[in-house]
Amino acid sequence: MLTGTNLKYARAHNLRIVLETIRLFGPLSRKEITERTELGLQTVSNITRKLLDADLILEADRLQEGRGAPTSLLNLNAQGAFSVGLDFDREHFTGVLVDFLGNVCQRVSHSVLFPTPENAVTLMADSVNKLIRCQGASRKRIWGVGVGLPGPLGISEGSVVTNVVNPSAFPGWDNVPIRDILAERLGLPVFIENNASAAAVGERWYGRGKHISNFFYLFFGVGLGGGLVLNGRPYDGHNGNAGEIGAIPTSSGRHMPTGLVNPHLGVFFSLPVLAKLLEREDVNISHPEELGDLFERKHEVVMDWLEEGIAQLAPFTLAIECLIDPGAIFLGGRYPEPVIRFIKDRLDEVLPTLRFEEKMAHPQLYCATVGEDATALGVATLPMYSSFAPIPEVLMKRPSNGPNESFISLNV
Amino acid sequence: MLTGTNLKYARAHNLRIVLETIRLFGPLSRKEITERTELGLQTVSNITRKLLDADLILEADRLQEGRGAPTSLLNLNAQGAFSVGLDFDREHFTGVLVDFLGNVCQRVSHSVLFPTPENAVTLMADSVNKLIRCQGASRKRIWGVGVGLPGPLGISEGSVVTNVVNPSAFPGWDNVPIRDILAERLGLPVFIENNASAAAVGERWYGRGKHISNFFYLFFGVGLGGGLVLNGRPYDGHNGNAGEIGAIPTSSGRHMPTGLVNPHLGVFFSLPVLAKLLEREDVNISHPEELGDLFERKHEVVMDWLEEGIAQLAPFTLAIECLIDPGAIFLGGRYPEPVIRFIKDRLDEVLPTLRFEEKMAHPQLYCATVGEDATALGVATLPMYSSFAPIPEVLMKRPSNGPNESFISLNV
DNA sequence: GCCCTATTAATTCCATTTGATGGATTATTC
DNA sequence: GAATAATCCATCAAATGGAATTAATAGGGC
Repeated sequence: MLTGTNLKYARAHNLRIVLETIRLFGPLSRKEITERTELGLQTVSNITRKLLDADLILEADRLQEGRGAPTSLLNLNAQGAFSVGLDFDREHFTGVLVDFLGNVCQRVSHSVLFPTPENAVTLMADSVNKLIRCQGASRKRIWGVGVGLPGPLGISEGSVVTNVVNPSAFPGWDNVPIRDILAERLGLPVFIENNASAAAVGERWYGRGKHISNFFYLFFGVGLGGGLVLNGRPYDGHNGNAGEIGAIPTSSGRHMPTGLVNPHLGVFFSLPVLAKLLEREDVNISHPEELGDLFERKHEVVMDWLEEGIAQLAPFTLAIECLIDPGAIFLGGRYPEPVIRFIKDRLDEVLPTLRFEEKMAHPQLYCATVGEDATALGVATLPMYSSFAPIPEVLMKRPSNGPNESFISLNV
Repeated sequence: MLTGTNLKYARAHNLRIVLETIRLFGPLSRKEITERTELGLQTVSNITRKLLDADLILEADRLQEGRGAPTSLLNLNAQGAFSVGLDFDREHFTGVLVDFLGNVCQRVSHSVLFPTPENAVTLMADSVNKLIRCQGASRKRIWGVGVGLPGPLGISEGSVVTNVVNPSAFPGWDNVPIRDILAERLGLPVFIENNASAAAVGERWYGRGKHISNFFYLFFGVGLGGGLVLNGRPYDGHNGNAGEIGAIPTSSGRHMPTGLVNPHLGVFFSLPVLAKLLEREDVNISHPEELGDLFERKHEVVMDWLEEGIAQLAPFTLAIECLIDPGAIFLGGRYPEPVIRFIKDRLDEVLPTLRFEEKMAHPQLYCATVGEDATALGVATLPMYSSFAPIPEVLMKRPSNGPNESFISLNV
């Protein structure tokens, strides 16, 4: 965006830098913050005072060690900021209220099938209000609402992301500007993201990704998705579709829907396809949880299906290694934890046999936080990220999203 | 790096922003710069005065149109900054002196075989001095020297990139800190990069990539390499190996060296492998140029070799599309231009048949600048980039590379 | 063992500096 | 005289250097 900067923006950036330093490495004394940020002692003192006044950080008990005045340690105030995450998928809906440290404070969950956009908005708005009420915290402490939707999203004019969910699966949802509708209804900033990217952001903000600045997130949901964090921040790509590993074309395989012309990787991790396979054996699954039961019993169809998926996935995992050279690859999503772990362990066995140079440095595979709440927690981080992450955009004039302004103009 | 900023750094950033705005969209009036950068008119006036004093920009004749005072347009001064690029490959050596606009002003070229590090340093230092002398421009206007080396590079302590060229092809070159040696010898900042990444930077700075902020660069050299530009700047990956598309494992093919265990994409674009194939037909090639002659004559072995390479490459080009979602894919390197064009055209035919969703947005393929000088020009941009690109690091304290300082502390 | 003082460390107060910015001014042409 | 481009001058915001303040302990004298 080639825009300049000035003192105001520099201040906003320094504020975020100090906050993030405390978040990642806290508790810290003002002195230690000085060393990490290269800011002057007075500057840190001024900034921390503002953060204390805003209740975003707390001064802990003083710590005496050796001579000199005792250090007073600063740490994040868990109650200083809250965010709401709504995970809205094909057959279920989960909402969570998370605090500044990423703890889930409140939670709602429903099974829903194909609601109309109007019903969905009502459901979301009601859930948000309920979650906020439970907390009892003032609405001022809620920094926004994140919404996770399956599949790719579209960008309409004004660079506002609106919802363009996969039309075949969600009739009536074509081109609904759900972000704006919900934002107006709630009077809060709303962020929309596909759930793979959101999970990656969540891992970056709260998880092991805190200290890894380049990673790929393999998301196992109803289909196969992916999210990227590069240079410490989410990377969306030119059309907002970066990480869409499921769309990569593959050789055809045994477990494919009949009549499919161009096989692609996503097919081998599609739960609907698995459901079709299981129907032949008179087994019904309609929810990712049920996959766990079958896996525990080592159901033949499921194990065979998994093995083929892993065989198809492995070469493209190596493509990720070579092309993106990430510091880690996370595996997560809505599959039950043991299934994710199985896929990871198998990949750990298979990949070394395929690598061209054994000795070459390669990324570690990790199981990410999984389960129903993982996605909701992921999207809940979007408002936090927008308000508090020390991204370069903060330093440039006219920051991309309006919501950023909130923290820039924090006059406390 | 989580470091803060202050007025000095903000100034350095604004200086670069103004310069880059002129470079990309010039000639511009101060007023127009104001609008693009969101800086105040006085600020722009001050900054442009500094740039004029430093001879980095020029004030063109005034332009009168309609009422009001006539606009005086500002543009880059081609003679304001020079940079040297040295492309140092297995069988040849090219050196160029480029001006601020990317024009090649001087050029030297040698055929050399396996020089020792000492001889190489002497050759490079002599060439640099010769190139500079030819120009007659003062040494002060030379902002640095870029060196391109084949294959992956290593990072030693102190985060200084030192040379660790593929040891089998370059005996005696293991762990030579060539950057430091050359920098001391010349008294100029030296930048080392593998030639695929350098070509990508060159395309970003001078080429069509000027206005594309995410792209992949497919580099056809002695082997197959790649470079990435993401969010407007080079992306190196966690181990500095991002873009190494040649290392991706593939199915085995017809044209492979005997006894190879793990086939990988690079094998199908290896000129030594092609040379072996041609030996059977009593044809010798030792230089990429000669590939062009055979291609012109549609030599059967070459065409067959190319077709297999393209078939192997195509699925991974789609992997790039899906995983990275770039705005463009450039094809370039040391292959003769008609060969590159042929590969591009064939890919343009093949890719649509493989894509899972036809309608989905996909990146355009482009032929990049090619030929011997392309790489040299690519590495020559590294000093320019380091000194003038408005990268976020400029705003953070303690910028990663020392050389950046030069422009930050420009007291003009 | 107790008290007083020197020492060390953490933080804050005050004056200075730097660079962006708003308003008035100058210059140039229609 | 009106309109536009660019500059001069005064102001302002935020980082910063140096002195001052506060708080604790170590150590020596008694």
